Amino acid sequence: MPTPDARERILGTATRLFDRHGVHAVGLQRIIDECDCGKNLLYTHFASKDDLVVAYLRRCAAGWDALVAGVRAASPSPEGRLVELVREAGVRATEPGSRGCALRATLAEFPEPRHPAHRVAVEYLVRARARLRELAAETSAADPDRLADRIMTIIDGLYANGPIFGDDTAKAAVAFAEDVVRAESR
Amino acid sequence: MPTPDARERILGTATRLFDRHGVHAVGLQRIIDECDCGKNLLYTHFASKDDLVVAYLRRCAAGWDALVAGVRAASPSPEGRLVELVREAGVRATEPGSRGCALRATLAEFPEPRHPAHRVAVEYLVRARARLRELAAETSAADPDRLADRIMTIIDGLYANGPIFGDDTAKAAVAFAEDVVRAESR
DNA sequence: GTCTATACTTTGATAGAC
DNA sequence: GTCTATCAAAGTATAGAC
Repeated sequence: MPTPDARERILGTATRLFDRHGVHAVGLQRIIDECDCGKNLLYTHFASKDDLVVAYLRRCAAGWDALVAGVRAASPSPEGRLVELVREAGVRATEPGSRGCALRATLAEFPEPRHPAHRVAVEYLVRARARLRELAAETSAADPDRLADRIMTIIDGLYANGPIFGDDTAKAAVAFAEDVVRAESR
Repeated sequence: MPTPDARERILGTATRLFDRHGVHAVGLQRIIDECDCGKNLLYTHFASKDDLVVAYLRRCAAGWDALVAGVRAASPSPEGRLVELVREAGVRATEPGSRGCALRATLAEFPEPRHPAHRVAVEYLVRARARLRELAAETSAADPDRLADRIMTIIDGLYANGPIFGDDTAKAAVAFAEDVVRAESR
């Protein structure tokens, strides 16, 4: 019976490499090399590369959920939480070597709608929007869904442009989010 | 000397396939098959697949420039042009089988900064922002660059979410753009 | 008995030769 | 325009280390 520890180590290495270089650019051999594990071990934990990619996407989605939960715990004001989320997204989007949102990047790498990686990425993006709408429902906004969708648009734009245009994009996105929250709150 | 007609035919076929399935998923053989051209012909016009991808990106960028020029000619109001651009982006983003913005999708497929496809995509995205800022400079906005960047954010969010959430996203983006233009114009 | 290391097979890609 | 070289990838099997 294989140790669950190894699974985490493999998935951690895969996550790091996929995040930096993309899924297609990283072969299983490279993961095996950098992980110091045998090929058999990887294939006992993940039946195929697709399986590994799906696990990677689940981990990314869990990271987003954890971020939302953290913001919810740390920030008392419902309106402030939305802005804080944009700020946190900005930090991630402008890190050196960032490729933006991992879910969206993987979606672009697997355009076929029936591919497991594509389906899982879409599934988690739908869930991310639902999470945002939950947050927005706690504000005093007249149309919380609209507020949530606009914040999501800002985050997506940030993930798209942050890696290209840098820190200014992140600051501008936070200001944009503040203006939107203000406008929608009355 | 190769006929320029053939080059267009090859590039047209490549554009169609790359747009639908992504660059990595389309082999040169498939382009050759659907184009009814020999392998030699393709290699006389494009030295490598990378060359073909770069030409594809240039064509996408030219399409965007043409769209901006068309909106400029058709719509007299500088403010209205920005909204119209969002509307046109929405049409493209929600077409069946759309993968969003081709430049961004290709960027995700080629994450290495030194890769020609990556460099060209970034180059054209920088230019796209500059074009938007030119349009915004003609409005009465207090801070035209800020208005332009916010419209770009909305367009990017639309390209990201339109393929997933469909028509409603496009309508919401237009309304969002109208609100932003109104807010920035005073 | 679980893990490492490696050799092998198959497949599909770019690229070039004829 | 077909045919071939080369290479890298996924996946499988096998041999051996602790």
